[in-house]
Amino acid sequence: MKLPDFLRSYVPLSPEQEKEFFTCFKMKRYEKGSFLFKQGQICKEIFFIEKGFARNFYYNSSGKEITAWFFAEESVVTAIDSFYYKKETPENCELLEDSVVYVISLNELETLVNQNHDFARIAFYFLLSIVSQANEYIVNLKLQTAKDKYKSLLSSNPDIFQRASLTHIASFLGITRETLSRLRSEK
Amino acid sequence: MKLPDFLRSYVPLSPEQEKEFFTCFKMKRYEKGSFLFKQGQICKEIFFIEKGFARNFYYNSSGKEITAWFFAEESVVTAIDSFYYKKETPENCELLEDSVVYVISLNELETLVNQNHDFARIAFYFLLSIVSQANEYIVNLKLQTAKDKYKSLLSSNPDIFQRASLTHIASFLGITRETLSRLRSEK
DNA sequence: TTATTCTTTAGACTTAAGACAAAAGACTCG
DNA sequence: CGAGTCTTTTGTCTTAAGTCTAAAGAATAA
Repeated sequence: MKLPDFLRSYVPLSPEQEKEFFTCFKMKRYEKGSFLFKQGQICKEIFFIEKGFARNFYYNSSGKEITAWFFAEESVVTAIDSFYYKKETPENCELLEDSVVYVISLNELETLVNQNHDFARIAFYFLLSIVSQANEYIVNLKLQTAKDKYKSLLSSNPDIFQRASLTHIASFLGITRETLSRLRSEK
Repeated sequence: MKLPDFLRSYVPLSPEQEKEFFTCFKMKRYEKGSFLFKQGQICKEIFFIEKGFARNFYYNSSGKEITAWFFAEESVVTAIDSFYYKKETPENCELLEDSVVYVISLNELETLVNQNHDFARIAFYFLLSIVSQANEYIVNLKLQTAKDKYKSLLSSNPDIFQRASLTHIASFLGITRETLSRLRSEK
């Protein structure tokens, strides 16, 4: 039942509103190795991870997997471009653990935003936090050396190192797995 | 009068609403070389560029200026972190041309979002577009070589090369000005 | 117009991190 | 359990892009 807490963290809600919003989502269980969406699809849903761990990845021009982002508990996942531009997404979302996920269709979400002011406020504040995060990630990508990147991820998200493979982590950091392996061994 | 068009591009508005929103903004003129905000301030305003050109930059650990983003006509500028976390911004926003800017305080903007559903909807769709842009920028930073980055900027935003110095463009692309200069000369 | 300052280009050298190859560990499943 | 498949580590070699320096061009101001 983390979803109501998540919504309330952005905007205070009455118990009725909370229930109203909560019932718009469907609970689903996914097995490790399954996908929330795959490249080529027009992503029509948005996912809230109640329990589990996921990663978004896409393929670069030489066919190598690049991890775009990791999602742990209390994260929201979707293919934002696919939603915004109504185009096929290049991203895949793979569950790295058995997971419990709350799902709402993007149509329903849009309807909620357009018809319910409080939900629109939640969406606004949530997107602000996403923009903040993206901003920080960009600064790190641009300024940090491979070693800096490794160290900051280790201190800000140590759990990722328990839950994802080094290959995935390396491409998330924008470095090769060999480089990551060397950084880890050099203390 | 580009601001009303900008707002209407996200959500259709009645003429009254349009006027209501428009009157919340104050028009200001800035000279080339002046700043919309500087590092260390808690940014309290959000800016819409009607006419002109700006860049956001910050200093890296060795004191070098890093351009974070350029803003041309019909762009919205603010220090998002400063607003979201109520903390001092590390960013500077410098006007590279004489500019006409519409300003609203972040408090007023937040009030509008919280009290007016249509404005909240505009803010939601606007932030979605920003997240999409950030996403694309991240993919480019991670995958592209210096040459690729130069070429894609040249084809997607040729105007930037007319309006900003190569030094600023280089740090925006995350490369040195020497590298950019070499890329330009090699055909 | 001529200083003065800032921007861009060019040359030589260095280096961080990528590519490629292969061995060593760890998992998975029939 | 052992064969096969991933994942991680290690070694060597390469390269894209950075650093440092200086000269050439532009822009700005006196």
